Amino acid sequence: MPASRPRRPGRRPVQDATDLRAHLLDAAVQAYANAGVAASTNRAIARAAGVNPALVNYYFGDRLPDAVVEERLLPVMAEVMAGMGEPPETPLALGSRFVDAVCGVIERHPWLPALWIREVLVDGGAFRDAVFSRIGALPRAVAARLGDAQRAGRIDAGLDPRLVVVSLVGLTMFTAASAPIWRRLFDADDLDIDTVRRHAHAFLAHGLASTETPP
Amino acid sequence: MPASRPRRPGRRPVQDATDLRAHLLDAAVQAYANAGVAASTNRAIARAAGVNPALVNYYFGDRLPDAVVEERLLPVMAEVMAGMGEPPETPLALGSRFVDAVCGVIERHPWLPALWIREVLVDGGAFRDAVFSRIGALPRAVAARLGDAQRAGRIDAGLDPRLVVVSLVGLTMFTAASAPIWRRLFDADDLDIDTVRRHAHAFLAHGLASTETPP
Amino acid sequence: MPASRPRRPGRRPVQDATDLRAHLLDAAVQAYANAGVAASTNRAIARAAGVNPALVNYYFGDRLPDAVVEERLLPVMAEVMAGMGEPPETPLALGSRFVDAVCGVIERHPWLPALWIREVLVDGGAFRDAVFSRIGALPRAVAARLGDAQRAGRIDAGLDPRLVVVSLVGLTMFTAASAPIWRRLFDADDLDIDTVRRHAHAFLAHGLASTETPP
Amino acid sequence: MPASRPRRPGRRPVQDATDLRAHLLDAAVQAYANAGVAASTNRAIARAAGVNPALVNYYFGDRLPDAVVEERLLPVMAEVMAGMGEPPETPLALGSRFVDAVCGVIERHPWLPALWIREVLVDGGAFRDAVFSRIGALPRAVAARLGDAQRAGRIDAGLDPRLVVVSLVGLTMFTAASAPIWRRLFDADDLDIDTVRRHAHAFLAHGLASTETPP
DNA sequence: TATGAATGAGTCTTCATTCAT
DNA sequence: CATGAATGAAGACTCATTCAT
Repeated sequence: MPASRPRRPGRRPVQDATDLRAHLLDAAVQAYANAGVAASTNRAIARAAGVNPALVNYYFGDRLPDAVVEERLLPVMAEVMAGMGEPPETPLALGSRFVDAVCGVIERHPWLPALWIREVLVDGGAFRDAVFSRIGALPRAVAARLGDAQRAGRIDAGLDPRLVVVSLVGLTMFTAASAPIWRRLFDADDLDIDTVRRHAHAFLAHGLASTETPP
Repeated sequence: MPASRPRRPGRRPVQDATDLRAHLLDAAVQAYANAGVAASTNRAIARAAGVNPALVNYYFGDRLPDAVVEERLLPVMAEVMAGMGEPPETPLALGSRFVDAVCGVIERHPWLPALWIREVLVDGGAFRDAVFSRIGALPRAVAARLGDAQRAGRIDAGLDPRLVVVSLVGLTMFTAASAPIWRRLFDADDLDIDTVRRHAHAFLAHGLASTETPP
Repeated sequence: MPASRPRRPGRRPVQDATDLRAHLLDAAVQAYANAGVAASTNRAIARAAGVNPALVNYYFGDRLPDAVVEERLLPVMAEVMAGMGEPPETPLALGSRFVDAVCGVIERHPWLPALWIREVLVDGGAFRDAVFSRIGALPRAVAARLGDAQRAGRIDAGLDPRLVVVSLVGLTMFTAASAPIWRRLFDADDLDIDTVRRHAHAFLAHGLASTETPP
Repeated sequence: MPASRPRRPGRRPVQDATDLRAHLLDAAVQAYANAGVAASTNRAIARAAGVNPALVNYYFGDRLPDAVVEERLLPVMAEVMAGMGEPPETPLALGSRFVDAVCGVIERHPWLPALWIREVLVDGGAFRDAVFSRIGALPRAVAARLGDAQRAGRIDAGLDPRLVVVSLVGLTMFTAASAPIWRRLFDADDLDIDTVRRHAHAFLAHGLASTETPP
């Protein structure tokens, strides 16, 4: 259905045309991390990026979430994989390595934990399906290795090797994702990623086991 | 009356007028847990409950999330508090008690973990502010007690007493909330709440420490 | 995605609630006949009907064209069928009966011709598929009967029985649909449906054959 | 440059800059004939032509329909005029000549009938006003001549000379424009322009008059 | 000449909300 | 108490159009 008559839109020069796409993705990632995918309208993202809402459509159509997954989330998870390097032998070393890899990535990409927990791990997350098939390898490998260790009697029989992986994610991603509310609850500004890492290492090493030397 | 539009799918008879409010809250809780608060419209909740959208407005206006917090979430968290009973002495026993209390509640209210993680703990959750001021006591008490234990040298110095609380939530709530995706990833139907509890106990007891007896 | 805050829409009482659906269909039929389906926005139809654009969606969703076909177009075509009654024997009488039936319906439903020509008969029309399967019987029956007559040597061998049907539609529907421009072209206010009927009868009877009596 | 959006399907090389305008007009004519003017966006036309949407604007602005009328429709109608030659004397010969002229043009420009019927003749057509003042001569002349013949008693008194013109258009343009649906309805691939012409001649000669020789 | 980038406007759709019943 | 009717607001999407290149 044809429209009316003369308008004059044209172009408001934005800093650098080549960066605009990345700029929009940044805004989207930020919005998704702050409020969740479902609560983030293209409009709000455009406003945050300082552009016209139609531009978001122009660049991404209805594929903005997919683009965020492909171009932001997965590359960052690849960093985690890379950070694992040659996986160490002992379960504790393996877990510690995982903690270091994840915490390092979180430090570089502070938006990651909230996005990962809400949109990937928790049931109903928007990125579930898109991500699922792409990063099964790492957790499966870690779980398998831990299973071997357990069968060899090297970790407690009560542990579930698969849930060890989950616990590792809990000690890092989940802790980082929920850090703001704990900071507020404990009135503690010092709950940064280094604290998280340190705590995770200690937790992996002993759990809550008593450190008192038995008589 | 619009005849050609899709009618709603045959109203489920709601037993009793007094139950209607509870029925709506049930539907809301379910929807919030499944898809998140932001993605759950009152309309969809009404449809799921088999009632007119106007009715949701009539009962709750725009305060449905608040009502869910007050009448569903907080009572359930009170169960957790009750489940803690008289807190035990040793850190390990304290943690284990927490695990049991939370897992028991999860068993009775399977919608809890997803809701709690997404809408309370993760940054940007819809229930954050409403819940924050009502729930501080327990974690603060546990953290304080663990702090004492640490100062007494009874748990590892590398642990952060506050993050121990977070880790406990991670071992229970977060694990349960993300269980579906792990079930899918590990192709494991057996990852139920009992597995979670058992694993958590073992993890608290030893972490990933080696169980090999030194020669 | 939730909205802002307090509005106050409610209801502007429209003449009679039961009539509203019919009122909207009337407006839609009129708009479709005037400007074509593709050029008729729900907005424009709502404006013409004096209601909110959202109401059109409330009643019809994206099925407004279908509703117009089912509830306006097809019933009217049923009138044509009824008007055919027991089909007469001779081709000329059959054609004349068709002309009368169609002209009678056009007289009662002046919007019909434009709609029928543009949206049903001309290639690319919006109602093509919806209508096609529903009214094949009449033209096929008429064509068959004319074919019989032709094989019996009762109409000219040069005629195409199928195109006779088309010609009948041309003499009635098409003529009525294009009447406005001919009225303007010939500056003739008298080109009404009666003129069309009379002319069609005469044309069927003799074509453009000379009426001069051969010596 | 938006990479994740669907790119247009590989630009067809346009032989020569001077041809581009004609190429665009071709695409426009085709789209207008296929779907109607109102349903044909400049964007879709550009896509079909394999060029950038801005180019259509560059060449035609919002005057593309006007250009189609001026540069395609009117020249083709001029061919019809030319095809009429020196108009014959008798009404039947005049009508037959018109049929031949129009059918010849249709054969060379298959897009013509749909466009002419929908956008010129049927009420609300997009080309109405643009064409109206440019095409009056021929029909008026034919009608006048037929009026003379009628006053001289050489055609049936029941005919309307003006509507004879309309009937001629109906026997040719309208029949051709609606041919696809009749082909489908009668499952007849043989309904081509020659069939139309032959039928029209026969219809002009006798109408549906009986060919049986009275005893 | 021709294009990609960018925008304002318009359409459709859905939603929360209100009113009369 | 509960519902259907009706609306304004907002979101997604598409379009015509303009500007710089």
